[in-house]
Amino acid sequence: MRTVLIGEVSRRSGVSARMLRHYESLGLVRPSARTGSGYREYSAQDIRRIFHVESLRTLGLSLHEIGRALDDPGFTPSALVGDLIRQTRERIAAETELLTRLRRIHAADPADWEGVLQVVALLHALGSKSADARQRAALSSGDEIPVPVEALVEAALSETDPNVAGALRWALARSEAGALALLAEGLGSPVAAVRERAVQALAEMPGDEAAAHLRDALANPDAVVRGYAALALGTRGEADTVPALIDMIVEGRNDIDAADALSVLANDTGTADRIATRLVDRLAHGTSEEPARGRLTQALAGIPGTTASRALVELSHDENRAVALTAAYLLQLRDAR
Amino acid sequence: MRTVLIGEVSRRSGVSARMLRHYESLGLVRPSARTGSGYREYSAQDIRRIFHVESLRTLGLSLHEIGRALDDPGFTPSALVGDLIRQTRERIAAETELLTRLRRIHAADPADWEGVLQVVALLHALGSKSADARQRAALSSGDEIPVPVEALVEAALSETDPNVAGALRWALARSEAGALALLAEGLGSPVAAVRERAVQALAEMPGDEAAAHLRDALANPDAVVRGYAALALGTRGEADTVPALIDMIVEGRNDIDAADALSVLANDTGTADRIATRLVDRLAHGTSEEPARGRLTQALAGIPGTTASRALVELSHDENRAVALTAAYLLQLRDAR
DNA sequence: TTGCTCCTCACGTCACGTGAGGTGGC
DNA sequence: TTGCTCCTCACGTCACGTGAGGTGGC
Repeated sequence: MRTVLIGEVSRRSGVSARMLRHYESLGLVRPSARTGSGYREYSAQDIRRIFHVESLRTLGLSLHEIGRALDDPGFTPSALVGDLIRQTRERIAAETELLTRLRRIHAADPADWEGVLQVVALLHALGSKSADARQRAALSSGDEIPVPVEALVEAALSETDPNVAGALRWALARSEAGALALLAEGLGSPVAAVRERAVQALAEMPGDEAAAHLRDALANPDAVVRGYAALALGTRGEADTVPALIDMIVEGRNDIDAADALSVLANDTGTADRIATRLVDRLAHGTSEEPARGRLTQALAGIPGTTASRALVELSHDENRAVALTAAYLLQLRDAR
Repeated sequence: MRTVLIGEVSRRSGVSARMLRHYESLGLVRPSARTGSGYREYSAQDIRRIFHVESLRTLGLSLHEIGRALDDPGFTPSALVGDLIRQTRERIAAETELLTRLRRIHAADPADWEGVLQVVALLHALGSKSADARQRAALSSGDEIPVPVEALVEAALSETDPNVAGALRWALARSEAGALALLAEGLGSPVAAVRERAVQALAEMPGDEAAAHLRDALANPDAVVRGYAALALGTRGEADTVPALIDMIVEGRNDIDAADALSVLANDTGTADRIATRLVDRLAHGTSEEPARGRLTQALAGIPGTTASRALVELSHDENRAVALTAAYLLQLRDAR
């Protein structure tokens, strides 16, 4: 039977001679013979054994575990393989978290290690369990600390404490570019609360690009999102929000804010008449339930101009007594002014 | 200024006293004083320094790198952070690959380490660059080797060598449960070649469940997938495949095989007449281009029964001369039989 | 004789844990 | 006096790399 010296084994197996000797010292692979001068002679069997060891190493077994696997019949694979799977999952999770942290630091592009430390501290605080710590982190961000925008957005989208959420939105509003696109992504989240936080944050962002995202949000499938977008844009004087605002009044979602936004828009005379017409239209068709009619009537009273006035006169004779009384009352207030 | 001994520092920072001494020996954190009896006294400054060290450790820096980061002004973060990101990505990729291997071994559930080694060798060979090695792996799978079905399916869906692909389909056909669902998933792949391999493999799988997947595939958006499914089911005698098979003849995709499948289906007299009627219908409406009409005529000749015969007689007077000649010729062959 | 391969012994790496053996302050 | 904390020195872990110093076969 042909036999090979350690150098050739090493070359063909890719295992260093040092490691082959180490395997021998651990009792893992013992060459079956030596030459007269003490050279290790590996048989075909021995070499197979080496490949088995290398195979098991690719699975992440330690040399000690490999020894037991190859020699201890009571040492069954099932449990160990399950364990290796669990450990590997844990390592992947940890490494993935690390990667996220590193990417955020990279994006914040700190000038020196002092800056890196500030970012690390900020990220740590943003992920803290203490609302206080999160709050402080949100408020401190931006004072010459390079801010990782992604982390701020993620925090804002998952923050449940209203005070901290407000601070985070404030921090985002004064953050540098990048936040808007990330917040807009949040509008498509499968979680309703995340969508709501996203639109609220967008509503507080200054600038035309934020407004553009809000305009897109007017077509969002989520009525809550549409509502906040309409409020924000309406308050900024965008008249296309009128239908959405009226929907909110009908459905009783944030209806007070919606009526306010409408009356802001109604500062423009032409718009005022168009709003009044739409409100009247909505009262005439398709809105038969009492509370909704009452809310529409109240909104109408906040719109200046003759169109609204005439409509209120008519409504004061409405067949629904509550609506008629509201209209009459509001009309009287209006005339008094 | 208050100062603390090593035990308290350890308790409050979570760093062992051993490590604090180690930090000192590396010159990382040197307590700024000692008591008369040699006890280390850490100042508030020193403790801040310890927290900085721990912060940088969470980013995966070695103690040596931390030393440079904190003390060497020329050692800038940007390059190192980029490097850490790259290394972390590589580790995640490697760990993810390991996880896949481990999960496949777990799924194959080998009884002993001998079995584990066989599975590892099989997985290694399936991923080999040598078509020969892949071929041998495909052929050897199943002879008392616990087969990781997922790996076989993945290999079958990505195999470009036709011989190896055939061997893999053969191996899948004799593998245990699980392959069908995975192959069916392959039908939805964004890669056309993968979809084609998936349907070809399904076509060779025995049993009712495979047939059910093929029936679903008749509605696949990909015409190639529909075609292979129709061929496989048609050859098994399923008459609902007739429309799809006729489409293939019209479009010239695998039209010879499709015509063969139709003539197999036509062994049933009732089906034969229905097929002939449909072919005639297709010739009468909507199929005006010559090569398609020729192929339909040829297919018609393979269908027994008077309906087909009569249609051929009519076609032998077709206004298109090539079609008329083909029909006349085929009719003559048919009568000779 | 000159390379080359092989041998054993042993130190270094990296971030630690765990003693052993001894001292100082309450 | 008894615990407790602190000190230094040093070995062990794990999978290796890299010598040093020496020998044997072509």
